[in-house]
Amino acid sequence: MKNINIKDLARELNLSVSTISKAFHDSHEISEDTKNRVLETARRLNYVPNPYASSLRGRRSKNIGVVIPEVADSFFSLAINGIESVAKEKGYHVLICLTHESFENEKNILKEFQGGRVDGVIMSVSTETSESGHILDLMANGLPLVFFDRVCEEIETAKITTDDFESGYKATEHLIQQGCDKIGFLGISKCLSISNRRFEGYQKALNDHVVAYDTKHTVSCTNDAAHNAALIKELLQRKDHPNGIVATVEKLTTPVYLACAELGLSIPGDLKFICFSNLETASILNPSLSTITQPAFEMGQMAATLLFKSLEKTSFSLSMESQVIPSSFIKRNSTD
Amino acid sequence: MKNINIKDLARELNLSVSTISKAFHDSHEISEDTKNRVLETARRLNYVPNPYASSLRGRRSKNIGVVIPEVADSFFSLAINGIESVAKEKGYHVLICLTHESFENEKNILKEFQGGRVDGVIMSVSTETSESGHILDLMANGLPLVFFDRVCEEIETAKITTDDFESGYKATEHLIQQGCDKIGFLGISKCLSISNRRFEGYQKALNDHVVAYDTKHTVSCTNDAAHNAALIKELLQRKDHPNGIVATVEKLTTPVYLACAELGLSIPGDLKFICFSNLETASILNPSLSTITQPAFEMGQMAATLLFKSLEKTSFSLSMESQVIPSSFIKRNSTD
DNA sequence: CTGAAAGCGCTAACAA
DNA sequence: TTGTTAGCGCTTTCAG
Repeated sequence: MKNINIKDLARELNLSVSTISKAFHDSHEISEDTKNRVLETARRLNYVPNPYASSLRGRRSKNIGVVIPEVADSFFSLAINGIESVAKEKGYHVLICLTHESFENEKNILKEFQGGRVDGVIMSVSTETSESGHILDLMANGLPLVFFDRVCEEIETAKITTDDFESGYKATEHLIQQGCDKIGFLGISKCLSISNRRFEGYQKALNDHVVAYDTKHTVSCTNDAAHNAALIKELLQRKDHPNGIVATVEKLTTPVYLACAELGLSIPGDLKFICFSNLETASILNPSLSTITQPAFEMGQMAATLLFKSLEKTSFSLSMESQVIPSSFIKRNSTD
Repeated sequence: MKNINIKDLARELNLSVSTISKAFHDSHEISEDTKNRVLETARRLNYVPNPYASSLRGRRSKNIGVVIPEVADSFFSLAINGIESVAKEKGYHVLICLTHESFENEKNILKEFQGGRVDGVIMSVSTETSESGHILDLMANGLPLVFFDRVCEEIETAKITTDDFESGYKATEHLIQQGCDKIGFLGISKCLSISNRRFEGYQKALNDHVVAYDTKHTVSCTNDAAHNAALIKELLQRKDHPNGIVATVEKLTTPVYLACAELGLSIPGDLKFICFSNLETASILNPSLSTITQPAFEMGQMAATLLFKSLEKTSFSLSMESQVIPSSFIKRNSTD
């Protein structure tokens, strides 16, 4: 019932606690024989060291914090898997904290982290995040931080992103090549780097190909699904609705498909649609969905790898390590 | 840079550490005036209490562990949101640990938890989990545990499940009513309660409606996606392949659709398909997918609520609190 | 090779 | 109302 601690173990073995501790850390100061006895008895008594006591003493929590907007999202859940795969190898735990796209939540989480709960942070900012004081505070406290996907551009640290501008460009160009001349853009939040870069790529493509840009075809979506659905429906209901759409995030897929169904618009007949997405079901949608797909797992891995490098040697400067990884464009039937 | 601690704060304010501590916990022993001064200075100096020191001293980590097979799954990610929503309210953190369906991982995670990292555990067992010694060890250590969805039936504690038998029955009966007479079943792991209950429902429905049961139409899927795809393809390639399929988990959807596409089978023409699934995209698949959908968010909420009840008063007996919540059957085009 | 003891940051019983 | 102090379980000098 009561948790057995290092002292109990020491008493049981007639050894001192320091010997136990060293044996557990495989110190060279301890004889093989004693090590074995310790390990054996530990197993028998079911002794597990208290991680908080170690943290307190050693000033390392062996935890990294992962701050993301949402977990019910293919991109983020795959990224978590990537992060976790390297954390596990390093003997670290991953504390996943969800902002649910709220700046308030994000601030509170980072604040809490400054108490020493984690040794480093990997994060993707919320849609509401337009200033970065809370992040600077965290870093000023000595906590290394790596951004992935949704970064704060003005902060000097490692950023793992994809080629958002190019992908936005490519997606738009593809629609143009497929014959669209009224192309809409579904963004999320004007503060968000990824949304803005993708938008710039979109605009550049329109410009390069001399396709008209219509402000009314740009929709800024929010965190409110019902609201987004209404906005999308409204856009597609207009007399001169777009005949092509680029959407910046996975969660906009279903509302677009449903709005089309409701309004009797056919994809790709009346509307060609391409979405930034890691949905596994993209290929079996009706119609199958053309996507820009990010290497989510790998991004998580890279972010974690960098974070651990900086954890391992403080001389390592994260600010020199940003990486831009290409996304892949996958043509399917929604843009035929 | 250096983290400021309670002692620094005390020195700054010319107060004792205990006064600070009490002020922070809004103790009635401290004057309003002092409280304000403390809080004010804490904010100014950016003081955040070290949670590990509190844990160590107070023997409560204020963390709960969530052990699940996978996070890249709609059901589990929604459940996490449910759990998190109540944990947050209680001032607790959620430590999400992934087994990736490995028994070995599951054992290691639970073992680690016994060091005091968490105050309680919410879990859904892996497909490989056929014995429960590791779970009993955990509970013997005084840690309350609540199962959700994938339970160990032999363990006496709260279990939040859905009506798996009835859902399996209903899904199968629906296929029969739609004219299927050769119905296949895609399970996962023979050790898993949910898979087995759903299978029993399936068998009972076949029996009640005098439809033949063919062992060769039951496939036991694994954690290896490529292998599953091969098994499914093989099943559908047979001369007397099933004309209806019940699948027990979300991740089997894509392989079934792709196998049909590859083999030139039409859904629902040649094969009617229904799946246990929380996929948001179910309604926009080609064809839209009939599902048994579990109340994932609510299940997470309930599991967490029960866990906190037992954390709040030890007299509370989890073993009396199991709940079976109905899933919903949603008819769509894949079983027309 | 092993042990004694200080102390990580905090809480809470007890004193003042 | 505020202060003193003894630990929580562990690591880590430093001594033996």
